[in-house]
Amino acid sequence: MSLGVREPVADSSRADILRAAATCFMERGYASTSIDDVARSLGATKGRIYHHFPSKADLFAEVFRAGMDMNYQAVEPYRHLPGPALPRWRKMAMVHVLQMIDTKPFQRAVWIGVEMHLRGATTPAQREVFNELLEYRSTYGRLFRETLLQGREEGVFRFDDMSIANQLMFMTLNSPIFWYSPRVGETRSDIETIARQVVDFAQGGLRGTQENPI
Amino acid sequence: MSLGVREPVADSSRADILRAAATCFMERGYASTSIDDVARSLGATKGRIYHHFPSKADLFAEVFRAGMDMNYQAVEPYRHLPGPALPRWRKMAMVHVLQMIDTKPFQRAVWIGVEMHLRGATTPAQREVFNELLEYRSTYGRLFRETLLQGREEGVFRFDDMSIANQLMFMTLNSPIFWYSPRVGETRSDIETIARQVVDFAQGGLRGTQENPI
DNA sequence: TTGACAACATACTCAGTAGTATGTTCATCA
DNA sequence: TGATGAACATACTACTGAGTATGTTGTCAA
Repeated sequence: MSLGVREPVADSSRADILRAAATCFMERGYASTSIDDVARSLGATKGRIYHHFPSKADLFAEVFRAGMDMNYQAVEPYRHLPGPALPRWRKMAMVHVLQMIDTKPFQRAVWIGVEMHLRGATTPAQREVFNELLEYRSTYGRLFRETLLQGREEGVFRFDDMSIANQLMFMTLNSPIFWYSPRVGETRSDIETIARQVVDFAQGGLRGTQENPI
Repeated sequence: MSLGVREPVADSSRADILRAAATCFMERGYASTSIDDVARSLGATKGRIYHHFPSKADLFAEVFRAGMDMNYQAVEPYRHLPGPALPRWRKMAMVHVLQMIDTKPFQRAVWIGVEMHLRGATTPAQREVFNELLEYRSTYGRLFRETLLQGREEGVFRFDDMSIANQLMFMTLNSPIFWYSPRVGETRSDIETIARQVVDFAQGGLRGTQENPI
């Protein structure tokens, strides 16, 4: 068994399924997306999906995990930037927003997953997998939380309730997954302009001073 | 046929169904909510639902409409408040946020409906009903849009792209439908404190000056 | 060249669900 | 007082969709 040669092929097929599934989940939601839908969008049949994933719930969980991985890897390089909190927060927020735009289908799946978990959906068996993923998400949230706290101490952020401020901030930073859609002839610079407006809005909401923008 | 006597009873039953349906749609989403679920939550059966509503899609549309009606009626008294834009905007925003909290199940249904429409769900037949409801929603959005524009002219709001600012503002003001849940022993004053923080965040995001708060 | 297995496709089962057809009950009115 | 219809409940149909069981094909290792 020459794993070194064959696994990349399988992994590529798996990745294709994940992408297609993410798009389907984004377009129709979890419940309304059938395995046949995902397969059809790949020009394949159920067999291919169930060969790689044991169930619909597992497929969804993998999409969720992939989305979170992308976020974590994007923000990780900046979480320990030395110096004051504001420029670090801006950099992290900017990278986060760009991730929302660049990997929208996966991020919508993450959103759907969080909603489902809050509603108490999923079976007890899948619940365990979900709890791990939600823990993952909490860890990610903490990266921002720490910077928020430091920013408040430094006087660049002013807010009453940390929990509410955190909710509102993420709501703003995540929102492009709902309203962003690419325009024809759009450049990378255009996208960055959009992202900057989102970050500015969040900063203003947190009562961030306008000095020292990246 | 003595309509004057009997219709109130039917209307009350209808209203009960709408409330139950709104809660079910909030808890499980549209697709995962079965008519039997709604009936069971009322201690009734399908027959009762289908006696008052021709289909699941129509039931959902009525929940949507009820939610929008509540919003419109809550904001209507303040849309023509004379004077500068900022206090009017704050009042409208405050009332809107309180509506999100007070009628959360209906507002979640409105959200779900908008998402479904954007994804192009619903049959062509239901599409027409939905288009009317979405038009209703657009009209509601315009109430805020006008005040935003006036506020920008008066220099109390500063934002680049009107469309993006509007999206971010509504995202913030609507967000309690996702993260708010009542605490034990919570007073009306506590709720108003939460709502005020949401409005403050949105105002900050729009670069609203902090002077003249209500 | 031949087994063996990965990577699928095909053909089923079965549970859940929207919608319908048909009772049943009770208040009202002629 | 008997007929009528509103307001339901009950019993059914038809279909969709998750999951499974079983083919089929191409590739690699011995």
